[in-house]
Amino acid sequence: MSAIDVQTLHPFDLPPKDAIQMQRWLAERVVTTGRFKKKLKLVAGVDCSPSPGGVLHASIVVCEPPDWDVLEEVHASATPRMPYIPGLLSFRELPIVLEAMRRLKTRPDVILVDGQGLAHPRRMGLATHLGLHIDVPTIGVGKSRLCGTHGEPGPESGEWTPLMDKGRRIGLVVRTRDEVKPVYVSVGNNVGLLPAARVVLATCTRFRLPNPIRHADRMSRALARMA
DNA sequence: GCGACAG
DNA sequence: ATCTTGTCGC
Repeated sequence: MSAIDVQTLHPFDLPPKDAIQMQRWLAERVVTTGRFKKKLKLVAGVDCSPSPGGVLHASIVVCEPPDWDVLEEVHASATPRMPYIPGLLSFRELPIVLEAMRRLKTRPDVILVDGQGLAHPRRMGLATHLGLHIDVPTIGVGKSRLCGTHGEPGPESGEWTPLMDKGRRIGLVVRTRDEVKPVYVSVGNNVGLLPAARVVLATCTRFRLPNPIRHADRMSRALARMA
């Protein structure tokens, strides 16, 4: 199943019951393996922010080492066709994220998404759904838990504990800096879980969240404030 | 039936 | 996502 096939054949504005069935169908197409043989050159971050009027603003930034500062940024804004429903976030945000993706000139090695990947009740978080539409590996980085259970990871940067759901390991709860609240890392598409966690840790140079996501968050928030 | 619930 | 006060630490 190619990325092109997936994007040609489904709409995003579906009744919840149909959206859930679509997720089950999509989940069978996910690839949960892959790693980076060469040193990473470009890592992108994605985030969306709502403006008071209800318009959603998506920002994608491409960052480069060693400090993971911004090399390129693109944006897209639109009124979402779906409300926010826990578990159906991607149907609301993905159309706008994909519009921003089309404006990207550079080609990142991997994309970090603000939200879950496989750490989702049907294994179809925003990062995974996005990953099925593009040829770039995606990783989910959630600031809070959607589903699954876990213990408390050790207090230091780099320590982690598995996120379990229905007997399966769906992600890792990762401490990205000393003494900060951990983040929820999960596979989006076309990458393994441990390589994913390594990318997240490598791009957290100073703060809890990876630089690409922090920059995307800052940019989308700024757009939302101006509108 | 009840609670939980990414952004 | 946003709203909101105080508190702690650099």
